[in-house]
Amino acid sequence: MVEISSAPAPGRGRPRSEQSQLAILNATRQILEERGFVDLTIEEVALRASVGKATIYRRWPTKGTLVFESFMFDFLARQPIADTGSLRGDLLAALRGWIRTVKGTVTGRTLVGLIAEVQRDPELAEVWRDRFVIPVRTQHRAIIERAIKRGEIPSTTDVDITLDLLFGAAYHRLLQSHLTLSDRFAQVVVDYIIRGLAPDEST
Amino acid sequence: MVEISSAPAPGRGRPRSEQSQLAILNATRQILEERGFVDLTIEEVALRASVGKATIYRRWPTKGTLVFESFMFDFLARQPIADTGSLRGDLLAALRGWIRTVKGTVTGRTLVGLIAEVQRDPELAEVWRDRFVIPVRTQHRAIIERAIKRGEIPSTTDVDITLDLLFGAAYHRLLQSHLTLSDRFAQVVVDYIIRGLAPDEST
Amino acid sequence: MVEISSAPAPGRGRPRSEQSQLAILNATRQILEERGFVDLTIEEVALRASVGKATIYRRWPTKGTLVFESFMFDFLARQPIADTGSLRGDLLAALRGWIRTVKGTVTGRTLVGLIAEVQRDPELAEVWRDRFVIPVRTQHRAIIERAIKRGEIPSTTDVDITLDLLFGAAYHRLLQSHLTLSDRFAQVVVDYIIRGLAPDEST
Amino acid sequence: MVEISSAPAPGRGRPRSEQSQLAILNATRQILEERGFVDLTIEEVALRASVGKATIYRRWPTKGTLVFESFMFDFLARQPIADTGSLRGDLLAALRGWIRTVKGTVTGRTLVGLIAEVQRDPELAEVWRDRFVIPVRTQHRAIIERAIKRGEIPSTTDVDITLDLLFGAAYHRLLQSHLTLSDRFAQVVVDYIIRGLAPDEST
DNA sequence: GATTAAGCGAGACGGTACGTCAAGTCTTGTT
DNA sequence: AACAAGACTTGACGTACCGTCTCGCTTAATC
Repeated sequence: MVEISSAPAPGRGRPRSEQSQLAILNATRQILEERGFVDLTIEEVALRASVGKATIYRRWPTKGTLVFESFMFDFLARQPIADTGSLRGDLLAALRGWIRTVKGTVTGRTLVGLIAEVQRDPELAEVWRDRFVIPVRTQHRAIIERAIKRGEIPSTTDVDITLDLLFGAAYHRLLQSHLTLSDRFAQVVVDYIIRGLAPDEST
Repeated sequence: MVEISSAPAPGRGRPRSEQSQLAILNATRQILEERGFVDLTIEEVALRASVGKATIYRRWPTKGTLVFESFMFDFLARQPIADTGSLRGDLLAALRGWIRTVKGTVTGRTLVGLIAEVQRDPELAEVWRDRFVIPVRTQHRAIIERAIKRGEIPSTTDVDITLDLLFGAAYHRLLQSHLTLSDRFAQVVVDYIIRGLAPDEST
Repeated sequence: MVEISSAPAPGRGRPRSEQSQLAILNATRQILEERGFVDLTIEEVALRASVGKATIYRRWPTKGTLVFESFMFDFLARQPIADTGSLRGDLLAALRGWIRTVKGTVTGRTLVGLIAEVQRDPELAEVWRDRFVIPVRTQHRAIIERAIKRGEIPSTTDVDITLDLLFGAAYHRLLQSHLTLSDRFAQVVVDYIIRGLAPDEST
Repeated sequence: MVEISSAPAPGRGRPRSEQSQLAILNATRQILEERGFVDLTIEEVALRASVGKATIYRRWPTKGTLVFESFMFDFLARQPIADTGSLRGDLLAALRGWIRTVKGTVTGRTLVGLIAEVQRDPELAEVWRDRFVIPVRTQHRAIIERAIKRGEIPSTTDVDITLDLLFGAAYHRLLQSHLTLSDRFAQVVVDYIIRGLAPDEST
């Protein structure tokens, strides 16, 4: 569980109710499912969770951070780290896993909503980078680095751009929805990357 | 100029004031510059343009469509179509042109705001696809198709995925802002694509 | 028909359309029936009458004057002047006629609406006094004066106060609707007035 | 003070601010004085009282009910109950008191505005009857009933019609403003009533 | 027969206020 | 202290009509 809630008081006074915490997150998940990110209001979360609005604000400064926490749990649970032994296998597994998590799911719709929100709220953007982009990227980076270690690809490979190509294309289709995230898409993209990776293979 | 304003009646009644139209778009551009998409309100546009709110709503159903129209003018004006003779040259010109248009500019910030808005407003999403994504993509598609005609790349090339890789990576950096849109980025990406494009180079 | 419409031009130019005039008054009457004075808007009258708003404003400066004209026709048509030969008979006829015109009728509801409007619009108030209050009062005054001529009541009778008592009580019940305008009410009021009128009967 | 504000919750939640309540009523009174009922807007009351519009709407559903509460305080404060010992004295005191309260005063203009509003808003009409018409009438009814007890007038007297005559005439002049509410008017009206009351004087 | 002037239906115009909604904060009494 | 409840101020929303103003088009009376 990714913790965003601002640090609770040290010891004095009544401790924060874990029951409220759960009620809030459950209500959030429920509303996300029924209405989506845009139409979720703190007011309704409070109502459904039978919780005062202040109790929510005490933990999460904005709707974005609240939803982010709810999202992270679901997202991470669905992103198994595969080690297939080959770069192609690992990349394909990663991309396919991402597509499975995202395509036609509440998690996917929430991801889209969060990315939109991140553009509107600089504070959320920071959380987003620190707790989502960087950690997930670190995982994916490991795939490439393993391939370098295995000698599959040159050590001069630009890891960042490789990942931007792989997931950039995927996020592009998710956000512009001009074309679907088919499995063929995943395969062709990965093949493209693999080929593009080896500039001096024949040399 | 891309026209979104809901179609006015053919000849009957008082015609829509072109002066108001311009005043509204100018006010919009001004506020976008000063405050950005998120903090732009229809109310202020109306105030600055010395126009009734209804006059705005009569033409554009939402803030999104209004900003879109203002954005399109600026964006298209900055996207010159280059024909350098080589695929590499054309792709690089296109990507560099996009980066120049977008990096550190009001147009870029507005683009980000619009992409966010598109995720929240399904009606805007439609306009967005029909008037932005598809037209721009058609232009870029021409680059690839020229290369095919020239015999530079195989005719079996998947044009869509090629473009998704190229611009997907770029939009990814724009929206996640985890890394900058440097010129080196443009070069490496294009090289990647070029290499990836030619599966049967040796054949 | 009471004419309020501001005087039309003498001869030059296209004459005002009598058809439009009628269409407007009909639409007005219809809406008064369906929705009542408060919810009648010039906009809807124009729409229903298939007439430009300006065509209405050219004739009647306000909603009040328009409705007033429509009202007057109906009201006057239902106020027959009775001459029964006795003061009691005449007063009773007048009061009963008024109650019949007003109780549970569109005309009555419109009268109420107009009296309300008169309190809000000083210009309408003037029209109201000149074209409704004074003419109607003149008619009623004649009843009293006939009785004086017949020697039924002293010539020192305060006609105004007599009428204010008679109709004041009636309007009071109409506007406060605390009690109904029954026929018994009419009889008792008239009897009261008749008795009150003769201070020096025995002298 | 007549309370109209929709009933607040018993003890839970933050209690309604008495300070806001007073600020709203003061602003209302001020605007009534400066501009009158018609030109009073909730928007301006909110502005002057430094209060959100919602805070007003939470207490009073309409402009009518708000003004009503402000009016009642002033009106009741100026309606002293006199007991002069004679019916004539009591009626004259009541009528003169009413005229004094109403003639040329803000309270009078507000009363007129409210009566007009009552004709336009059925919900206000209910409040009006329950909190103004009936209570005031009950007071006046007491005058007549005292006279009956004293044996001054027969016990068969129709109290309602008596009051409708007395105040009906007065409201009539107030609303039609065809004639002034002079003191002579008050005297003649009362005399009329007194005479009319005693049908069997000679018996 | 051409010109002129006003009226016509339609509907856009700049305004104003509406009543609502949700934001994030604050104030109760209670735990 | 944190809690549920709910009031607080703020600010924008999108709507509805107001009364005025163009449009292009009749429809007479005047030249």
